[in-house]
Amino acid sequence: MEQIGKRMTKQKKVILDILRHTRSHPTADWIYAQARKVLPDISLGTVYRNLGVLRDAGEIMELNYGSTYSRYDGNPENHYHFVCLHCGRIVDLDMPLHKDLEREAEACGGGRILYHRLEFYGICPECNDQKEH
Amino acid sequence: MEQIGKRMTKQKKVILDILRHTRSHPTADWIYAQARKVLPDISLGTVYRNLGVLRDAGEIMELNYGSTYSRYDGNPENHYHFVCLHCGRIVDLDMPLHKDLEREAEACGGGRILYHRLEFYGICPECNDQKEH
DNA sequence: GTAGTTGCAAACTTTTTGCTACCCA
DNA sequence: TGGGTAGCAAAAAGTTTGCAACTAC
Repeated sequence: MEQIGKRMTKQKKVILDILRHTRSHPTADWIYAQARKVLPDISLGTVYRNLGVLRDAGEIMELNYGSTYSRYDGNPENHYHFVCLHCGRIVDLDMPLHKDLEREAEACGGGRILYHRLEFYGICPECNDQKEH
Repeated sequence: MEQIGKRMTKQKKVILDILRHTRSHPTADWIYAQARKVLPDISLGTVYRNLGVLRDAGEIMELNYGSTYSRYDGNPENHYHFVCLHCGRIVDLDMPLHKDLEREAEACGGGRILYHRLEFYGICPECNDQKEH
């Protein structure tokens, strides 16, 4: 069995499973609600603790895009996001990484760069359509 | 006098002045501490309210880079940042904007893109030196 | 068996808000 | 003068933590 952290508990397994099977970028609260459908007694504290463990293990990513709360991404590979300013939706972009930006930034006063994050903000097609009707 | 929001109060003026005269990217609490040196009776709620007004007016930027709290940037022009993973410092990069990334992202599934944000994470020169000694 | 993890609830941190008094235009 | 804003303090919102009980290995 896949080993993440010191013990693979059913709680940790369920949380990871939820994150790996959604394309949305859910909040801790949403993950908690989903997890309770499988484990009705799971607590929000456990969800937060396991999200921290999974993040530290590099299995998931924590995103803070201008909100007071975090969102989590089950895809730990670096990739870019589109954030809709109208509905708040976060969408993965199928766009190649630009590692060359890191070399450029190092030359422009950054230190030793390990990774970068890139997000695009705008209006998603769905919200754009709504406005027109 | 410069008009931002409906009324230019001395509190708003002091907060904007603090942000325009620092190269750091301070937290609301730090701004509050600085403002109290000029206006001892200013309250933290007023600091937050004015930061919101200034942000909505496009005079400053609010940054949430992986922390539980926001930082504020007195430069409202889009620019890129370097975040030190060791000391938490945020540094402005003197690096040209890549507007072409927005066109690329629109072609890769983003909606109508209005702006983008790019941050680089790594170890700043100061922290790198410390580790070597 | 035992150290790591859970559930629970209380605590904590950051930000927001309701209200009355105040003050800028 | 009148409505936007301030100060104050309480509340909200999201996250973390202490502890006894439980459980994965």
